[in-house]
Amino acid sequence: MGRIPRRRSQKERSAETSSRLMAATIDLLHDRGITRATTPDIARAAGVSRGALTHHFPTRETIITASIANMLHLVNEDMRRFGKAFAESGGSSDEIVDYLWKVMSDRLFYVTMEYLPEARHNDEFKAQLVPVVREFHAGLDAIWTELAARTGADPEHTRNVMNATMCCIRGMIAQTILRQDQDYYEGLLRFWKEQVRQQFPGKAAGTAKKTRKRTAE
Amino acid sequence: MGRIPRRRSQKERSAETSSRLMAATIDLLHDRGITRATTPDIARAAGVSRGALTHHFPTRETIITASIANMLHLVNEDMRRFGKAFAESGGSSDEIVDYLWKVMSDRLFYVTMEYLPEARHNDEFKAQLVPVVREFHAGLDAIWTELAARTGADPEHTRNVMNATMCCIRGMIAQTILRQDQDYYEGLLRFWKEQVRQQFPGKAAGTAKKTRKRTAE
DNA sequence: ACTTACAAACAATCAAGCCTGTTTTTGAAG
DNA sequence: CTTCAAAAACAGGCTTGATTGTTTGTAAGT
Repeated sequence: MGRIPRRRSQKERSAETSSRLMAATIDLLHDRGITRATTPDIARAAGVSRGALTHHFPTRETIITASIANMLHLVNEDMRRFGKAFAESGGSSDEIVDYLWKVMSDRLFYVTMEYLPEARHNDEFKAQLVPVVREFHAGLDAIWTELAARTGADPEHTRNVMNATMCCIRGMIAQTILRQDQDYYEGLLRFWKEQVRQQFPGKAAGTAKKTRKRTAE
Repeated sequence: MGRIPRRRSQKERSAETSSRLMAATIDLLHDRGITRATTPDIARAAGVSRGALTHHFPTRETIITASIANMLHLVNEDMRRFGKAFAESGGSSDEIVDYLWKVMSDRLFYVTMEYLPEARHNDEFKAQLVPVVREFHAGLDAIWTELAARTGADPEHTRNVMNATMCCIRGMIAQTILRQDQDYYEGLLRFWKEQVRQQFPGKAAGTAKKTRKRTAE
């Protein structure tokens, strides 16, 4: 029989609805793009009414910025976990590149490309995102710094290498939209790993006999 | 008194109007973004009526794709010219990086970021752009190949270095939208030039005593 | 009872495509 | 060289459709 769903507190209801709305927003941002992610669509995707949406997020911009902030927080946590695990297990730098590629190309940067143009033309929207992104980048920097400390590499040099890696991956992902060329990306990524490996002369070279792929798929 | 403007042929009128419309389209794509670049705005910016626009370009997509194709052709020509001049004068690889950064960050990649997301969600739009972009990339590849031939470097290696450079620049420009941090970009660019220089061991190292900044600003 | 969460209808806005006129150019006949 | 009808270039209004923010009404929790 239909069990009567336990009486939930307001906080629980509110938090769950918000979460579902934000998740649906990111899904739509990724799947249909920011212009097609309309408030009726978001509400429908989240399985709630548009009224519920407007109750939690008064304007469309509000829910989008909240969703982005939420997404970046989650990604940052995941990255921190990876960084910690990596430092402890002490793998090859290839694994870092593979991990970053995976995380970035699995929605993150596609979603980013949806809102960046809007941020460029909408000052209010931009103002809300700048601190969020700043925190994200600060989180990254902390991970790179810790990585440098663990591997004994120069911190600034490590930051440069990792930031360049991130930028390179961003540029590649941008290209994937209009350039379907698996060989191109694989070749470039292989080349890049080689470069990164040479930047961590001390330890990485030894551990990496090949590329023990575990994270990549 | 008002001189009667010389009687122009249909071809002249048509070509000029089209050009103005396409130029206005790119301007608006850059200045206000693809969603805000409405057909009334484009017509107004070009100084023609909306009727004229619909006469030359039946749909909004048509004028946008045409404008992008036109822009990429112009950029490709400019790059070819630079490549030729560079090969003849034989400068440092730093100059290549500076040039690419300048070209890409002077509207080109910002405009690109406007239409990439749309292409990701609009198959028809994408289908029209794929060949255009393919040609653009082919043009780039030709330039890299010629560069390798002139400097005596390995062609594939050169392509990898230059493609990585392009991707890195793309990623950096994407960041510029939400991360205002001149030092960060300058530092990263300096680091990158260093890397590139090391990839052209034969000639570049000599010419570049320091970094003769001329193009960057 | 009172506040919070949710539902759904409403009004104003605005862009895209279509369609109907008007002007300019063409080219061919007289 | 002039005339004139057809075609191309251009101007601007109209309709439809979709979206956002607002508002009013209802149910669930405190």
